[in-house]
Amino acid sequence: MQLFAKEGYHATSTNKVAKAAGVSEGLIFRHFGNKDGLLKAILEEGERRFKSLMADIVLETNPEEVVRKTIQMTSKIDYADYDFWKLQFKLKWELEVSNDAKMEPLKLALTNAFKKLNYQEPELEAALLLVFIDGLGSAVLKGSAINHNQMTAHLLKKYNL
Amino acid sequence: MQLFAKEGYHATSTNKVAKAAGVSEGLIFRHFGNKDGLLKAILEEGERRFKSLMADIVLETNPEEVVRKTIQMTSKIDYADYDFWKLQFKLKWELEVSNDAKMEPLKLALTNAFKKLNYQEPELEAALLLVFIDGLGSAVLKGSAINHNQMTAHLLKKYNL
DNA sequence: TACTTTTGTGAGCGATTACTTACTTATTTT
DNA sequence: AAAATAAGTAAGTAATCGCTCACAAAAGTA
Repeated sequence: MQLFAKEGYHATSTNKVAKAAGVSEGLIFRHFGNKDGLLKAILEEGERRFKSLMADIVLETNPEEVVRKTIQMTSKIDYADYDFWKLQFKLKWELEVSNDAKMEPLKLALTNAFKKLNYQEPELEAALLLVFIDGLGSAVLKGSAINHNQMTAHLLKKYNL
Repeated sequence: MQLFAKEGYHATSTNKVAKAAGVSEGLIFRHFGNKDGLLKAILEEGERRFKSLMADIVLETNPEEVVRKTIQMTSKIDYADYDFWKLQFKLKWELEVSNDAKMEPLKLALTNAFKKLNYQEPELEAALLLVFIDGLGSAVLKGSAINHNQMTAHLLKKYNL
């Protein structure tokens, strides 16, 4: 995972992976079938973690909390897990994996929340916020020189939270 | 460029590039030195195009126009050029090329514009908008199912434009 | 025309790629 | 304890990788 996140999928050879893991190269293929199987196993782990991040928001009934938790979503991710999330973003570009389907529950929860808060265009508002959160996550993981906390605080103010 | 954009840098062999271009593989190395040189040539073209996109905004004196043009930046890009911009985004992840320096002039122009418009935290406001624009560009190029025009219109309203 | 420089080619280089195979070593199961 | 299954390895495989080089064609210059 670290290697895929750092170098990218195609630039990381199974040889490197085996050496880093301290096992023989053959074992990778016994366990995962092929290189793609190894990748899929990692991506599935990502999907699980992302779902668990979403669950906390989707299960929330207070609309203001839904928006607040969404905005603070990127703050929740542990610095130790940066490699992991970086990989997810990176691979979304490298392998053209669509994101929309995975985001759907969150988008629905947000749309509903904005509806309850009497926004004129709740669905559009939800989509807009999600685009921003994606950009924010991207910036943070790429090591951009933005002030993360300051920015989420500022965004919360914009939504009167 | 099309191959790099579609498959990624490492997944695209010089052999494929040569065949697609209808020349011998050796010619690539005569022209560009090595595979990296070919990539750099493409990236420089990207920088030139990006600068020309930015120039139109930075030279603007009316602060409202600066914000408006920034928001409409992604609408300006031609569908025929999608592969090109996709490559720029993709490579930013694959090769960990920082973005901050290139965005600096735009960030300064935006900060100044928000200052003139009496925003309390103009620099933060500028950074926030840029993060959003990055997310929007990313969504559009990845083929996300968002309504681009609707979203920029909605954002313009948020900034009273 | 004769010479020089640029542009282009194709065969082939060693290194690396994902992956396989024949085999050994642990761990369970009976 | 014996048999069966799982976990792990070293040494390969053919194919492909980025890249070089000797050479030919084309274009420019005198």
